[in-house]
Amino acid sequence: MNHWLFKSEPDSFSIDDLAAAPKKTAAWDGVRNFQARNMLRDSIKKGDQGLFYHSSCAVPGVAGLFTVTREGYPDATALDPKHPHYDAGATPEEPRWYVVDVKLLRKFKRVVTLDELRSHASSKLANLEILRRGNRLSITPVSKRDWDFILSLE
DNA sequence: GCCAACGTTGGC
DNA sequence: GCCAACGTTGGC
Repeated sequence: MNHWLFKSEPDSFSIDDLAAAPKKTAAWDGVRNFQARNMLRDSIKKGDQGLFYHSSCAVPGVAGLFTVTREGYPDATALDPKHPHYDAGATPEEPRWYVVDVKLLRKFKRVVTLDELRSHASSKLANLEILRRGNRLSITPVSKRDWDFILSLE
């Protein structure tokens, strides 16, 4: 089983939105970056677990955990001309963009903030991608060691 | 709202 | 294939 970190702006989709979804499960749609797309399509497997990270908000940080319940399949929002994430370059034959389904495992009792993560950037979390300067990738792998450490911070 | 960082696009 | 222009991300 592998571990990941998924970023979302809580104004668009927060951990509470996932908690309120049917079966606490939702498709992680709207990813429009090829590197992240490749991970959704090829690398992320059923049973993998992820950190749900809130970005571009008052308190950026990890808000909880999810598990992957369905592996990569085409992102329907890219094929819907009325959808804000529509991409004219995507077709049913060549869908271009992919999603996985995620199910909420647990919302943290409190957000483990970016500040806290960063305070360990030169020691325990030296390899955590999200702490790398200028990192903008919305989906990144997390090592088991970093995963365990971040959970211990809650 | 600002701005650094970085991905994508398009002209050549 | 290069690279400048442009758009987006995301923290502050």
